[in-house]
Amino acid sequence: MASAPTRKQLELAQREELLLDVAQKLLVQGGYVGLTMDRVAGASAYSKGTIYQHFRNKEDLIAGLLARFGRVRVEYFSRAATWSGTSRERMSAVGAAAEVYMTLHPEHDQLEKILKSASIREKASEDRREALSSCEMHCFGVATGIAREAVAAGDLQLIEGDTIEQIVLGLWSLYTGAYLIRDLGVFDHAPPELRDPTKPLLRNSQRFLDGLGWRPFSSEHDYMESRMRVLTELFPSEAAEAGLLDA
Amino acid sequence: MASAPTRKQLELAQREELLLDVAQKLLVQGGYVGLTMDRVAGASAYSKGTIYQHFRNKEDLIAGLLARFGRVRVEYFSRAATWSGTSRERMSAVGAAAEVYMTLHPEHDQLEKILKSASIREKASEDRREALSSCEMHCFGVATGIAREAVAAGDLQLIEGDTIEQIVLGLWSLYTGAYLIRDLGVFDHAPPELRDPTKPLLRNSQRFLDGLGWRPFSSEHDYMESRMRVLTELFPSEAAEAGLLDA
DNA sequence: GCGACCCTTTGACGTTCCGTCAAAAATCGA
DNA sequence: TCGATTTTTGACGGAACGTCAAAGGGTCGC
Repeated sequence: MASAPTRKQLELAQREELLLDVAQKLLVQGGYVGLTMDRVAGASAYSKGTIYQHFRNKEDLIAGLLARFGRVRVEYFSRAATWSGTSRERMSAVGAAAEVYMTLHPEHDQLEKILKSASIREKASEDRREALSSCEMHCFGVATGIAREAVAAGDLQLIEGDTIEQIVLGLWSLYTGAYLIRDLGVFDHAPPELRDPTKPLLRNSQRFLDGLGWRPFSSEHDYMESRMRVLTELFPSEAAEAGLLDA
Repeated sequence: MASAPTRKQLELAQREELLLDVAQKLLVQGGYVGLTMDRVAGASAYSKGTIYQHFRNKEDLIAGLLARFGRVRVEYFSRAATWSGTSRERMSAVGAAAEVYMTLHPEHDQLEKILKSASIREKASEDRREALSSCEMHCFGVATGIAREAVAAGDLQLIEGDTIEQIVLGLWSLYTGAYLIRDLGVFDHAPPELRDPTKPLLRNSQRFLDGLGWRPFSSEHDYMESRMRVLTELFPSEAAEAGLLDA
């Protein structure tokens, strides 16, 4: 079954990509409101009925979009994991990957929120939920792997009661929260330091790692410089496109 | 104008509260999908037209709900600010307030995400956007005030390049992110340590404050115990209702 | 007590969008 | 070439948002 993908199946997969392309464009243009099944049908060469053969419903379509984004993120994180250096530098590389990803694909967060608010997880197909979850866990796994290495290498001594997962969850929260605030525009009318909550993200995550006692401390190593090297060497085109190399 | 609220105006305000009550109940029962204008009309004693005299559209109604929740949070944060102790204990009190609030009113985050995904900020009325923003800024102000005190008292020495706002933003992200993850149910099928990302929240925020060099360090003071005292003394009924006193 | 005027409330209606399904078209096999 | 099977289509039902002309209720002068 899985061994020989028929020409038929290839065509189907190709069409699904095309439909996702159209949906993504509509989403970028008009947000959630601008993304309607009729419009996807109109903007593609297919009719609504055909679209419903690929996606069980609108939520499933959105889950499909999100899954595709998720695969991109997995690729970024995997690339970051190849970075060599101290464990803390490697973790910072993952942070840089997250930064690139979130800057380049702000739709990810947008979609994730839509997914939740429209209680999509219940309506999307099982396969797609699985795919979503798997991407998420893979990315999380990259980070926990590095943290585990750090403990093994003695760079990081867990304080009584702390766990690897808890620590990674902290970093995850830090990043997720910052980008959530950015997307919600909570502080859009606030003083300029607050306007972009992602700017202090690197500094804050370094403070957090310092607090955990993860060596070498930020006073002993210039992680800002590490970040730049990761961006230019691992994500040259992506970082440039995201405008992360200027500042 | 603002001096003498007419009987008429009082009635209107009262009715608006009632409509919000109905809307909130519908939201809790059936999520965003379950909240429709027709249903609000049906479940209240008023017709749709009347509801549209209070709320410009559905987004405005949701913004109204969120604003009401926001006022509750302001009250919690203000109460937390009355706590006396070291600056870091006072900040932890705010953290406890956030914890109580988020546990007791998970709808807040849900609504905030809906607000964004449905691009509500553009459709809601100016007044209500103002109200929302003002609540948010007030809460943020409480936290920055305490951080400023800490610097003034010498408990916290800002590392070159760090700012008060950046630090508070870090804490804010940490909390927001954790509750976002909880609400999205990202790790629902993951190992149990990840299931509830809010459990390690206190530990993680303490590590972050340690990293900033905010004294007294978590190795010098039991902030877990501080938290319990804040919960039992400042938020006795709320914390009990939220089930935060058991664990 | 009564009628004229104004403000509020109502729910039917137009529109939009989701998801379905019978009919039409295309593909395949003999 | 022709009939069977699969795929595609878009018209349709249902549900929700937001509007608006008409009904309702209250106030004030006479």
